[in-house]
Amino acid sequence: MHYWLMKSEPEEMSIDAALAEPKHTVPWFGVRNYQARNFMRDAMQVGDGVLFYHSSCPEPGVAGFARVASIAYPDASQFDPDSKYFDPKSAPEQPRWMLVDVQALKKTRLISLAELRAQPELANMVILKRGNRLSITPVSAAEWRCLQHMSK
DNA sequence: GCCAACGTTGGC
DNA sequence: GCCAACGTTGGC
Repeated sequence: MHYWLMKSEPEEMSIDAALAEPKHTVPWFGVRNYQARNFMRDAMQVGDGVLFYHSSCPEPGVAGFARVASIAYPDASQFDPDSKYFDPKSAPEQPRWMLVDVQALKKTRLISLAELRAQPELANMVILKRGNRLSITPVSAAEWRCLQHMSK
């Protein structure tokens, strides 16, 4: 059992939009960074906890809780020429980009970046590290518990 | 729109 | 394999 923080631009996929989907589940398409892909492909397991993070928006921060709902499988958007995530260098017989399904569980109050930074227990959170841009980052069990408390 | 930080590309 | 140039991310 692992925990993760996954960034999404709410204009593209918000916690509300995910909760509106059948089974509250969405394929986490569009990841085009090898490190983030490797987390999904190699480390994620069904049932892992996910902090649903809204980025590149007026109020960046943790917006809800979710869980990993599938093992990794090929991201279809890499083969779609009309998608902005199209990757002409990826071959169907050897897909370069993988994704997992994410099931939204609960919308929380918005826990802002500033609030995260103000928590001493979260000082080592990967997302708060200087210059971090990874869209998927591991979260420790202690950090996860801290967020659970903060969400109330 | 700015800019720091980091990833990727491609010539050599 | 090096590394400069370029592109992207994402908070502000």
